[in-house]
Amino acid sequence: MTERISDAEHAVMEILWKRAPMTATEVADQLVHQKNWSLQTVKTLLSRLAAKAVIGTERDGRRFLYSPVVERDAYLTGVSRNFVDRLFGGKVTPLVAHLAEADELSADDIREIEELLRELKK
Amino acid sequence: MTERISDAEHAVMEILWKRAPMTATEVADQLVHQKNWSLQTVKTLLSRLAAKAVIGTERDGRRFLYSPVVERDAYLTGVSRNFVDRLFGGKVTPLVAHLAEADELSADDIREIEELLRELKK
DNA sequence: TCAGTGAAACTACACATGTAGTCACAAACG
DNA sequence: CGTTTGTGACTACATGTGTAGTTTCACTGA
Repeated sequence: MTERISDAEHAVMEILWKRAPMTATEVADQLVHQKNWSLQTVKTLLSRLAAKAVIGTERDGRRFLYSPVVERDAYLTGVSRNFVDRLFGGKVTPLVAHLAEADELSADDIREIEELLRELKK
Repeated sequence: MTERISDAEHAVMEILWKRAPMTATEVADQLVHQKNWSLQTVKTLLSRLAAKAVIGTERDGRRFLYSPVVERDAYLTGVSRNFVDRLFGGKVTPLVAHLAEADELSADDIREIEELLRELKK
């Protein structure tokens, strides 16, 4: 079971998943704008993620370089599974059915998914 | 934006979505077994849900009857949308693709979803 | 060498959440 | 009528989370 990642922490992860390793300041630069957070906030989040061993640190002189330990794909899988389990009894079909009923699926989406499924069967 | 419902609160909602209205004791009866919670815990959760106006209360003598105000479908839609937005850029296809790659989709699932999509296009 | 500066570490604090215990009060029962 | 009992209301408390401020310390440039 992957460690729980909170919403704010997730935003930090997304930055690191795009490019790593990065220094705290580099990560913060992006979030200060996107989220209007202070540098300190970002540093706290980085510390918490490091404490959870979701990201790793590597000393670079007097600074740290941070990189994800958990890969985005693995994380997505865990979270998705959890989501589908909790809300749709572990079955993906009801999820898709629900999204469709709620008009969250456009005709294009449907075509795309059909195409994808066709590929999968090969 | 629907009020945020926590994990424990969600368990209570599932009970009420199955049958409503119910008294606190009735709801608790189920959760005491399923989750090993105490009666008080369930009552606290009911209060918090009522405070958030996610469930409604109706006086019945000296007790309350609780019923969902937010319907399960609406809730699922909100949560799903949020989920897909945050993790898959708002597109369902990548979600399905991801589940497929992570081997979370069986051949049966794929057939079911294809069937569903065929229906949708009518 | 000494002051400034930038980085991490430590501290803070309110609100959410999981998980209850205790209190007060009205109804029911003897 | 007085006592038990079931209920909601209020209180509690540790941990997580969002959002920082403060301290300390090592390097760097004058």
